Amino acid sequence: MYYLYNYGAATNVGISHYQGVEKPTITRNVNRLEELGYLEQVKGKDNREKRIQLTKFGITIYEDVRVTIDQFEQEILGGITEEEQLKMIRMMKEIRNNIMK
Amino acid sequence: MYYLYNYGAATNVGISHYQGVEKPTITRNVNRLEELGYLEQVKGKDNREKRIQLTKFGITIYEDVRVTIDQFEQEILGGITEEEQLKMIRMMKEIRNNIMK
DNA sequence: CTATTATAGTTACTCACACTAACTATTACC
DNA sequence: GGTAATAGTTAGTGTGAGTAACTATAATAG
Repeated sequence: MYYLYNYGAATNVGISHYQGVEKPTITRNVNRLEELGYLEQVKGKDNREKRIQLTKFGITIYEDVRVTIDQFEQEILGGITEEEQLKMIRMMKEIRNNIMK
Repeated sequence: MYYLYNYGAATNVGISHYQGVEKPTITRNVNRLEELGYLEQVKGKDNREKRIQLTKFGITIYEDVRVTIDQFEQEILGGITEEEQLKMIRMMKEIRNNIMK
């Protein structure tokens, strides 16, 4: 939902690349979120692919939950300066890069 | 195995507290490591409890794997100074404390 | 233009990890 | 000495994700 909210509609494959998981995982999760009314699937111009997007309801839910998550993040980051957070993010990216090669 | 290596023999409950998981999880994992010959169980003085410890073989395996893990850690931490690592550990501890309360 | 190959997505099956509830056996305590 | 607590196990369940095999559609080589 984060991805769809920030980058717009996407295909199953697109999401699975973004998430770094296999396609069946996305199929399952999308189905669940669709049943909850958060997502909808529309045909792409290529008849094989389906474009997945947030519904109005899904957008509302996402924005709601986003607030809660942001608050939580603020709480658990108490006592850690903005500068330190940025440094930590940079280190983690570096570690990820190191793992990738 | 890390725990047993560094702190000596322990009970199921002791390990589960250390790991922060439930007892059945430890039972399963200990059984698996025992089948592999890495652990052995001996009676404690309390007849309810079993003290779990590394076998000679288990110690060898642990030390072997330890080397590999240490090397791996060195690699993925390339480009990150000792000082930064310590800072990151401190931040993570702080985040954990924040989560706990 | 057709036959082969590639792509998007789904289905079925499986694995790993850990949890809860319920149980046995032993020990502690009032 | 009987109830409560503790150590460990067993059985059943849930979550998350992977692989293999499949359908359907599109792309491309001959």
